[in-house]
Amino acid sequence: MTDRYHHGDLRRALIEAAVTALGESGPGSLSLRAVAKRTGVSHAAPAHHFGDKAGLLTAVATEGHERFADALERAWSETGDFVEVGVAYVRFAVDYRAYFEVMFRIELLHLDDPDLDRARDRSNRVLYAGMDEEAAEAAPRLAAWSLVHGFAVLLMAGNFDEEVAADPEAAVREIAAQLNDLPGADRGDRR
Amino acid sequence: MTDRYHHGDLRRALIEAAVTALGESGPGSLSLRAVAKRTGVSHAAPAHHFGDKAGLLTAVATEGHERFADALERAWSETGDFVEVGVAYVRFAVDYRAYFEVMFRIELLHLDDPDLDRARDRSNRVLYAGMDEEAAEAAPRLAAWSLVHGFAVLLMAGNFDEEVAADPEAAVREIAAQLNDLPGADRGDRR
DNA sequence: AGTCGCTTCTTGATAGTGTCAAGATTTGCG
DNA sequence: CGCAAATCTTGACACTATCAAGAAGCGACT
Repeated sequence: MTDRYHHGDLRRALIEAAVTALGESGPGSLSLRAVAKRTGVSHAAPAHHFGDKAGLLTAVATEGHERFADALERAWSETGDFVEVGVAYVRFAVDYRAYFEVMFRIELLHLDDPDLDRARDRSNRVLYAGMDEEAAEAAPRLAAWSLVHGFAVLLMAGNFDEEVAADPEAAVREIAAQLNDLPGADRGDRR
Repeated sequence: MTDRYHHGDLRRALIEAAVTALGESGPGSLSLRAVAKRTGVSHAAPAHHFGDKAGLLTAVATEGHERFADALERAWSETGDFVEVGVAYVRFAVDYRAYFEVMFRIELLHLDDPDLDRARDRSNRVLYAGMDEEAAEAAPRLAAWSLVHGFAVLLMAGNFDEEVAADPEAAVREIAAQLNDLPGADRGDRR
């Protein structure tokens, strides 16, 4: 299964190798050749499946958005609390750092890829699942998204002190409480 | 002045060339050799002043944080409104994109550089200038910073619709209004 | 004046990168 | 069985960062 000429599911294997490599060193120093070697194929094998480096990262980002949407969806359906969706947002960034680092680095991706487009759309929709569609105008959505995304990004870039970094989820709940018209869960029952 | 062996102030010139190059193509595709050629020196000249690529980017990030702190400081002293500091935050990200893109990409920088450290410290302090030191616990600070940083990052990554992207400053003011205990300016006079 | 030391910059080489073209191998289908 | 298409390899090219060694200018001290 491993040393045949045809790999079987090389595409899958390359994506997984890329993800583990990303987890070790980040997207900046990811090398197609290293991913190929890790998978046991020649240096040009990835090009056939993904076209170029951005193509591989696009595939990773697509898979990332799918997992991301799953995680957010799960959080919402399990708790019904919009804040917990935000917590899941940050938890994903921490637990699936390799994916998260790629998903929002658009200069590394093929934005015209239809699969990526679909996946991004879904995770976008899922994020807002808990909000009353008509009532909430744009501002609360933007605020909530910005808040949680900014927190995740700053956290991963090491901008917070140890206390916050030690228990990010608790910190998210605290800062989420700073939003006055918390969208989603029926207003008024909060606090 | 230009074609002497000793350039005069090559360090300055290289930083400026790097900034304009960053503005054209982003930090991922920045090449030391291209910066050198742009400045009219040999391909290895930058190494002498900055050690390596990360050294050059560190210098750019340092200068960026200084300009950043200046901008935030100016906004605070001119308006006395904490929201306007947030607006200045986003405006800086848009107007000085080249700097901003580098400042928070720690994997590209030498975090042990003392100059960078000082500059980061200052822009950090200035950001919180408008907050009552003792009264405000950590949460409002984190919330405000996360909110505005997340907005800036998502904006630059093209995650917002045209309406928001067309007038980001107005959007920042809207989402800032979603924070309930807006820190800084004496409470109560807001709205 | 002269020469020594130091900073500044250049030249050359090395190892690594992404991408492209051409060929080899395997599979599936008629 | 045989052929076409998909899959992967090999080889090459241009480009990159980084390092070592040398050249060029500057300043200071005798």
